Amino acid sequence: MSNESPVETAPSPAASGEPGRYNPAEIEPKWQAFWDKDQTFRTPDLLAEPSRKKAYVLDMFPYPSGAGLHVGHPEGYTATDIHCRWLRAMGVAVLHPMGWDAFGLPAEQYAIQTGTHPSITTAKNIETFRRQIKSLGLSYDWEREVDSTDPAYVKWTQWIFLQLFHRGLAFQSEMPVNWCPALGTVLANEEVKDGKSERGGHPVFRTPLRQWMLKITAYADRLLDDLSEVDWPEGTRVMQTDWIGRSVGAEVSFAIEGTTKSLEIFTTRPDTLFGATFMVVAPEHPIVKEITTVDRKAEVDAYVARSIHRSERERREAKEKTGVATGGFAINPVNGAKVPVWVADYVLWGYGTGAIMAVPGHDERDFEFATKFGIDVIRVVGKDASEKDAPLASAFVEEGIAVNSGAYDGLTTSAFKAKITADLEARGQGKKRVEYKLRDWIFSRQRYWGEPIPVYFPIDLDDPSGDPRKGASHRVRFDQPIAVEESELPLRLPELEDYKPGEDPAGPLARAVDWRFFQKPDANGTLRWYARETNTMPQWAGSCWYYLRFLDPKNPSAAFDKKLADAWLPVDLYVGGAEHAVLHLLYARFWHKVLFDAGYVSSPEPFKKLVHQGMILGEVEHTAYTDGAGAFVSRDRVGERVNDAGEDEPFDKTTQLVVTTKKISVEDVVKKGGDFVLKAQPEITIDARAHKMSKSRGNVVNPDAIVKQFGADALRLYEMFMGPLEATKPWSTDSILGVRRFLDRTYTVCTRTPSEATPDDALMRTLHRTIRKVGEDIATLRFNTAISALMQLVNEIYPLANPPRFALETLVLLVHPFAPHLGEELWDKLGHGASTGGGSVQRVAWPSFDPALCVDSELEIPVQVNGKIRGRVKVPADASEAAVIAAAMADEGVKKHVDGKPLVKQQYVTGRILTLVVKG
RNA sequence: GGAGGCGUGGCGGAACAGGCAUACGCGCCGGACUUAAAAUCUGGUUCUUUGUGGGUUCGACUCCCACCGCCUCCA
Repeated sequence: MSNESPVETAPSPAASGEPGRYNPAEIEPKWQAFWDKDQTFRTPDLLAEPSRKKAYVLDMFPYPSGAGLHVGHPEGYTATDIHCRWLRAMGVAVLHPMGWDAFGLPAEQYAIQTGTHPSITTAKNIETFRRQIKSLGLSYDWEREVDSTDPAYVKWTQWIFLQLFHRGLAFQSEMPVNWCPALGTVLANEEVKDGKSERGGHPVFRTPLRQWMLKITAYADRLLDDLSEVDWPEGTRVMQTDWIGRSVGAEVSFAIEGTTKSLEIFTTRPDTLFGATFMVVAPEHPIVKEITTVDRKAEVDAYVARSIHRSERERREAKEKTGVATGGFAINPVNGAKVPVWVADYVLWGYGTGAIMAVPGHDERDFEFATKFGIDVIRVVGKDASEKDAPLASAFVEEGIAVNSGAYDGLTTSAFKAKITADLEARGQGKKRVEYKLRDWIFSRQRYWGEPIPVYFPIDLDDPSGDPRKGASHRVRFDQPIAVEESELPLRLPELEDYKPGEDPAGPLARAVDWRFFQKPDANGTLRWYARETNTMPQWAGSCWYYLRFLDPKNPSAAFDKKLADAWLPVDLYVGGAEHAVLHLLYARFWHKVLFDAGYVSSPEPFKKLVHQGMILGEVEHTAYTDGAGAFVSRDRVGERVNDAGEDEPFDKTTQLVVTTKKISVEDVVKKGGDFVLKAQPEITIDARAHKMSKSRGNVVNPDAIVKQFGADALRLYEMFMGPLEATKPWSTDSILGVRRFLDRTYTVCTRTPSEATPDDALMRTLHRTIRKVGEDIATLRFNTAISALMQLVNEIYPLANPPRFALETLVLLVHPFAPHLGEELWDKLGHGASTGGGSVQRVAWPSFDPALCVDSELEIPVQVNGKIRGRVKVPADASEAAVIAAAMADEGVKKHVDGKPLVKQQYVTGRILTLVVKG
């Protein structure tokens, strides 16, 4: 750990360790042990109480990395924990489980480096995570813990895969992927730069490789439509909508000049057909070979070869459009115009038909291309008919009125689209088509540490008596996949010496020949050789259905019992990071819908309410910039650019020279206007902001250290008090002292000798209001304001030498979801807990409030005259408007501004404010 | 470039079906306790103002328009 860590230097609360004072180090382990023994958080049997209200509250299960928990984990986990403890106190049956998403690359890479089997690394990391999570006092039902790498879990992941396979939703396809032979692996688009691997700079090829695919596109419409059923953040719904990218358009057929062939294109703007001045096909399009004229062949071949090295992402992002003419021509079906066919890699083979009609007048990319290559631009849409011949300085992409479009002139864009689509269809030259940006899901990985795909293939042996394990020449019949029998699941991973992906794109499992090849009698009883699939599943697989296994985690004969699924689903509250807004949540929804169609679940959507916890940044840092000579450079003169090494680098915008950053201590900084400046040199502005926690920056806060120094309850409370759950918030170790102080004060006041008297009216009102406020805030996940209300309550009770017992007990009941160890300890000390034969405070009903006791009998109403507060009057809570006005008129301050002037308007907002408007 | 979100004291943040701006906490300043300090207790502190400029309204942090700045995601 960095020696700059604030955790090391912050003063420790001296009260810790003194007898009779709040000492989390002592009480926290005690109550954690109690909960384990007491089974306090065991999930109730909902099937035995079918009418009981239920809540399935789920955290995204973590990947147990070697680095251990970071402070972002407890944020979401504490939020759901508080919510669950409150629900249980309200009598709701709660399911709140935790588990491990444990397949993944780091364990495999560690295995490659050290030879340690990933299962060993994984088990060790899970151990650490479990210990850390338990130290936070989170109320999980640990009986339901699942581990996605456990063969008992993998069995059912594979089983679900087979459900997809049997329904035709899992299939093999030759997909172009980024294959890097030097690294022996397929790379994601993000890992490829300029045709080279980002790590190592090895050449990468766009190669068609046999891949398992899942037909998520078959569910595109339902995945889109059902988004309206869920209570999710708007941003996440928009992201999924955009990801699915449904667009309605037309498929149009262009005849190829001089042949009987035609070129099919997809367009969302069939209304611009008259403006098509050229066609573009993707380099992969088979028609390229047929259409290219002899004189163009060399250039086209070279272009196509070059394109293969570029990733799809690069092709889409390319600033400069490239392309070559094939020499061939197509015929525009609406006007018979002869248009040249080009090949260019900004058209993607995977989307639509891999060919477009280019309308430079009304599409930006086409405009750019046409401008570069000197192709005609024709206007066919205008704001109105008068723009018929208005020149186009750039593409006009908006909707409008058709011009230069023959009989269609004057139609609006939408009317034109409908009419021409119908007309084309009638003439057999086109049809309506719905296209999605969503692609089928590439489901295979050439990796070791994943679920084996439970499929095998027959083998054709050149010598029927040969043994493929010994290298006998053979062909695997990938076209005849056979599902592994359900009774043979789980299909386990073989033991390997070497986990490295090899030059063979089949992946490391291909080297386990004794595992891969096996014999089995066919229908006639003759032994035949088979080969197992050697690709594994991606990391998403296990997380696609873990919320279902939690329902019935130990079931040996089914993934889960349908009765349990019907009772508990959907998940009522799902909390996790926004980084999973698209992929995980889309994949899980897809599998859920497949299981719905297969009759295993009855809810169409898995997650009803979704919340993303915000990111926790490091402590705010003050940074100044210095030039080569060490002189300060003002912040506003500094820009950021990317250097040759591809890193961001700050530079002086006036001199263009690189500047370096320098950390400044808070004491040397002062605020001036809207900026922070150096105290010694106020003309130098500096940066004051919080950065993402990262090892390299050295600003990572370790939850273990916080628990050790302040206690788990203080960490929990602090993370909830920082601000709204969804907001990005900077860490501040200083501020933990504030919540720790609150816990100390709560402990102190609750361990005084209570009085048995009824609280006075004012305290009673505060108590009832706090019960209402805290309950409402926990229900809506606004924990920061709930804690604030609890602080106010403690501040009010604190001066009392002998606080009323009712006040103390109410306080403890309200505090316990936030600070559960302290809650149990104080409940015990108040004479109700385990040590006196009572039970957990969790089993005590949530206090109720009387709305009548929440209101003041007398209110102080501010009086506003012409927009300014001129006085305050005390009136009974139920005073009428007339009574309040009468009281206001008697007020000196108000009278001064109203006397002698005609009252134009009055408005009494009950209990809030009285507004008077006078003339003159 | 596109989508979503956010700008409130020295700092984190409250308040928004339009109605007392700055609750609660941190920090800072003072007092009590102490030989002293820490801890604790206790009082005070945010100064005309809700990024800027317009609009709607009796009334705008809250609604509308434009601009500036920041963040996240996608490209």
